Amino acid sequence: MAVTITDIAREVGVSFQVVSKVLNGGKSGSQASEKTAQRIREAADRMGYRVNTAARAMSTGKLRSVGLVLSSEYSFSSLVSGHLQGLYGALEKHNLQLSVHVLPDKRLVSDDELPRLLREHTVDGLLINYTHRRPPALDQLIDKHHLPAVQMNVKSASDCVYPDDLNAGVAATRHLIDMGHRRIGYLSFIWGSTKQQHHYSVHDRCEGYRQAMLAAGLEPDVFEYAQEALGSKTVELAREWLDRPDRPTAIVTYCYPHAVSAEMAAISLGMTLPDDLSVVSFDDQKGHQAGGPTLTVWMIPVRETVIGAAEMLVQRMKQNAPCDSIAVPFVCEPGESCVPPR
Amino acid sequence: MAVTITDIAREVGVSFQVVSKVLNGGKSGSQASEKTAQRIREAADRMGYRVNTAARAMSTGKLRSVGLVLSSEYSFSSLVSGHLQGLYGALEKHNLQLSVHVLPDKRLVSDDELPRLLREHTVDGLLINYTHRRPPALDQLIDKHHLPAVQMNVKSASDCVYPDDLNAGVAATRHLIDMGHRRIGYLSFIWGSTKQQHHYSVHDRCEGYRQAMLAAGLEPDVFEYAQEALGSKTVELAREWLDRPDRPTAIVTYCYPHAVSAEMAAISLGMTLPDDLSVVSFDDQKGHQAGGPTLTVWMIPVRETVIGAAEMLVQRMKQNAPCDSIAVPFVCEPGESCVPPR
DNA sequence: TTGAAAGCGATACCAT
DNA sequence: ATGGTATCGCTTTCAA
Repeated sequence: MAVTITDIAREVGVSFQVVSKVLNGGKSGSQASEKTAQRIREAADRMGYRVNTAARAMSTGKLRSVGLVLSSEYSFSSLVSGHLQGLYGALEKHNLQLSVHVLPDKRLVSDDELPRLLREHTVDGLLINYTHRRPPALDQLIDKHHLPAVQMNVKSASDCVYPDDLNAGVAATRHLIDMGHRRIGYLSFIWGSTKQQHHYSVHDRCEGYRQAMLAAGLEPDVFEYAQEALGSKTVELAREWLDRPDRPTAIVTYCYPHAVSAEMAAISLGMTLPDDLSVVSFDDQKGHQAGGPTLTVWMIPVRETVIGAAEMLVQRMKQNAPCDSIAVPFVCEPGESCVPPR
Repeated sequence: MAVTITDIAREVGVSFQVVSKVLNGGKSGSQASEKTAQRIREAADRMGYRVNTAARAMSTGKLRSVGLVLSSEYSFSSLVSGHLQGLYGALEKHNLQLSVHVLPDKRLVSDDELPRLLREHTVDGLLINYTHRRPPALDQLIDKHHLPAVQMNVKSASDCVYPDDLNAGVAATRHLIDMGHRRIGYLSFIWGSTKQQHHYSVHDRCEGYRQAMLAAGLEPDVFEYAQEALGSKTVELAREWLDRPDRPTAIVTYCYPHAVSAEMAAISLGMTLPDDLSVVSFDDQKGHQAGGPTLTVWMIPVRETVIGAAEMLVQRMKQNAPCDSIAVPFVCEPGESCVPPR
């Protein structure tokens, strides 16, 4: 049914090899006489020829396709899927297709009904977006078949691209210091108890805060509350933390909801925002408000991370050696939640 | 490098054909002795065999892959990408891969640098998400190559799956009628001027409203304001519409932002919500508020539309005949913005 | 510049 | 139950 190079060859009256070279032989030197090439291109166009990627893949050994592996549970996945356009564009430059695979954790246990991605050879490389409970079958696949893979939003020494939460923590804190604040707190509510299973950002944002404080000769004032279920107790907890004479004049919070809790606590203590309490945080959106002033946030560079991962994967697919990981910088999105201390 | 059925055949001491049947020949009747099959499966597992999809595709003529075509400009695309998981699941049942293609309009003009999707034969079918300015090259592709394709969120007679805006309009209006309202208005601000280029929902929601009103023997009261740039004049316009003695006691609005405008206008007229004005609308999110009560909305069935399109495409790929289009029903998400008239 | 031939890894038909 | 042979569409190498 579909038009093949043989069809075109017959039509034009040359061998199919010549057609192949003219239409798909990307090499610079034109391999056929310009006249022949013209006729071949014309015929191909008229007959509606499209390369059969399967056949080409068999010859070349390259599928020219990479898989995007999303977790069905972790929320960064939805962030990534919001940036398909950027990802598609980055891959398209290298003539790579993008196939999406949303792997539910449970499916990977029973060896019987593995998803096709693991069962068949369908991609040349993998962009992985699993931070928690990464399916072991994935690792096996990568090891066993030497499948090039790059992880997004995971912090290891090699083959990772991740938001630079450490320096974002430093920058956010320094911003407050530069404004003149001295008593600066760090607020974070953490789901779950074991430190181990947390996303690296939980540690890094706080660590960045610590480093900035110590570098400025200031004393860190960290309120990290970990509990299985926090519910709506966060405001109450924040209130207890803030209810003292030497309370901070400014705080860094792990994320936007924590900033909201702190602001509500502050208001309930009779404080005025932002005069009595400056607040900064980290988020993937700007313009957040919580009844108080627009929040100053450092933006999680999701798009840059995703595209950076795509580019690293392209490189990984050329050279067979691991790539050094890349930390992608945050950018500050100023709001009105920060003012110098009184 | 990769393990092939020939490798396994050599290892086990049988011909590669037997291996092919045992590993990939899905037919029910076991084609080989159970003992041989066991040894083959064991070897395949141990050696890490994965089918080469390119080779299989060449033999079978089927890529087992469908393309999701997203517009880089129209916003329904981002809704769709939020439902990749559902789409992936629906396709996986039929052993189909999902490749994503975000086509920017301008790229499709120059014939030279066509995206791979159009230049090469890489998918068995297409899920199309273009409501405006659908690239002509796409249609040519579909016609010329008889590529099965289903459109999402477009209302034509065949091969479409779309949210049932007409009946949603009816349902929303009837909801107000059933509550006892008699003077019910319809509010819609429309970007752009020409009726032609609007999404079908602009017409259908209003038409549904009309039908419900007429069926109940009530007089439609439609305020449709079309203008190139509306800016923040919407509140003012809504206010003018509502500022009269016989104003509606309830309104249906085209979308959430229009409901907000109406509510703000109502408040500025000294009205109380929802007592003086019940409001219903349509949205893809629930729980929306606009300073007033939580909005009662009919939810755009994005997920169901996307999955329905996937299933229609599967069918389309079997039989070569067009499928009757499917209108997917909205579901009501009750808020507190509707009360019986005073 | 052109073409003949081999090979990629699977499927399928048809003997044995 | 097993295996021989042909075939899919293309790339690649090598010879003419």
